[in-house]
Amino acid sequence: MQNHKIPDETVHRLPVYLRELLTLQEQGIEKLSSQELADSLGCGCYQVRKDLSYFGRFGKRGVGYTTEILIREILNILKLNVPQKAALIGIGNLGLAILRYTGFGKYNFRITAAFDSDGKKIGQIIRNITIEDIKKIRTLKRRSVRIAILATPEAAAQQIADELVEAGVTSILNFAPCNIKVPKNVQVRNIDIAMELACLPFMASE
Amino acid sequence: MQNHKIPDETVHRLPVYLRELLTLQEQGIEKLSSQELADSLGCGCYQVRKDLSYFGRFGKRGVGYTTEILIREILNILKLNVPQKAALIGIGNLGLAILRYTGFGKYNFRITAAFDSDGKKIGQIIRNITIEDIKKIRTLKRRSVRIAILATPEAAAQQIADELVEAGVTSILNFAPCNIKVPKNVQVRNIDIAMELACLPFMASE
DNA sequence: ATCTGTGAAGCTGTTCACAGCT
DNA sequence: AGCTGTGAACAGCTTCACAGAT
Repeated sequence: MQNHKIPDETVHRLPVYLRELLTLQEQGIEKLSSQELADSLGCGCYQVRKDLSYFGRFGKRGVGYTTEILIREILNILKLNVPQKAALIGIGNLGLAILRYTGFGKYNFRITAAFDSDGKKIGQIIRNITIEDIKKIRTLKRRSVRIAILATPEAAAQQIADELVEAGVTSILNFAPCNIKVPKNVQVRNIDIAMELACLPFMASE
Repeated sequence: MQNHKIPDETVHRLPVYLRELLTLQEQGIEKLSSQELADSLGCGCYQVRKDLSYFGRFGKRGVGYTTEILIREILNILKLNVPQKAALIGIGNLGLAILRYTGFGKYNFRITAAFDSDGKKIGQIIRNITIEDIKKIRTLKRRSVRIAILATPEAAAQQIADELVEAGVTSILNFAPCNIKVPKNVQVRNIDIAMELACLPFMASE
């Protein structure tokens, strides 16, 4: 029930539990067992209990979990109990889609800064966010933005990543279709749609 | 060097190797060692060799790998040596970004069908693809499309997923912010940007 | 009786060390 | 000498079985 040596997989499943719990809560479910949550997710109830057990005891033996409490606890664990600010870099097709997406609020995330290098885009306001010149990335430090979503073309990605690190960013969600190199105290999560697609034909054939 | 019992992680790394190899090839690199590829990717050379060893012997001892051969072999393994067709469902912000993206061709992927339920979008042509009525999903069977990219809102996702399975789709890349249930012979890969973001604050704090 | 929390067993994936080619 | 390919050791994650709480 305590710190360090928490599987990475566990951390990645917590948001999925959270998403499902929020949905179940909307449906009026106030209490549930690990079995019920697991069924709803299509995973094992052992998995759910083990994952939660790394962080504390949130259920009652013989009874189960209270939806609301579990949601609050997972928000706490993930540090989503406090509002999280994120910067978005690269307002192309994908960047624009992300900027317009309204589903982050549930998780206490807000995109508070958006950057592009294209003069025609700079100054435009989208969802209350003014697109800024990419040269202003360094201002993220004093605006205490520690999370960045990188949605630039490949050619710009590494340089921007360096600038983000320089500006004090500690986590990068990288949508650029390439590897980026960062100091090892900086978290990077890569999402390249082509990479995901490329696995499918093999996987479908066992 | 042969079949079955190939780690899932290995399959997911192959496209990443491929992407890097294509980049290195563009830079004029015709031969490389597992060490060089690993350095370029920021992973271990053991990993690269072990992953490849599940599928065959593609290098020469004492020498290394030929970029071109390795690219071709990985394309073969992933079945990307033949053109792969994908359908896109949901032409919202994200769907539109995916439809406009031109980076899939490198991996022999082409989006050959796009669907939406919005009458204003149906009939529009984007990148040579005519957006069709979502009611026509069943035609995917005779058009032999086995891969679908699901980019609908949450509310529609499960029903569309059912229709896709019904239409013979065997792999779904799911961008809808929810779980979808499918028969277990159907592959699903979930990408929810909010889920990825939600891990970051915790991970940044170790 | 029921359901959680958890040590231990079992399994899967990674790292290593080195044999085998070139 | 240099680099691949791979069995074996190791590490990490998942599943299990059950003790403990209600």
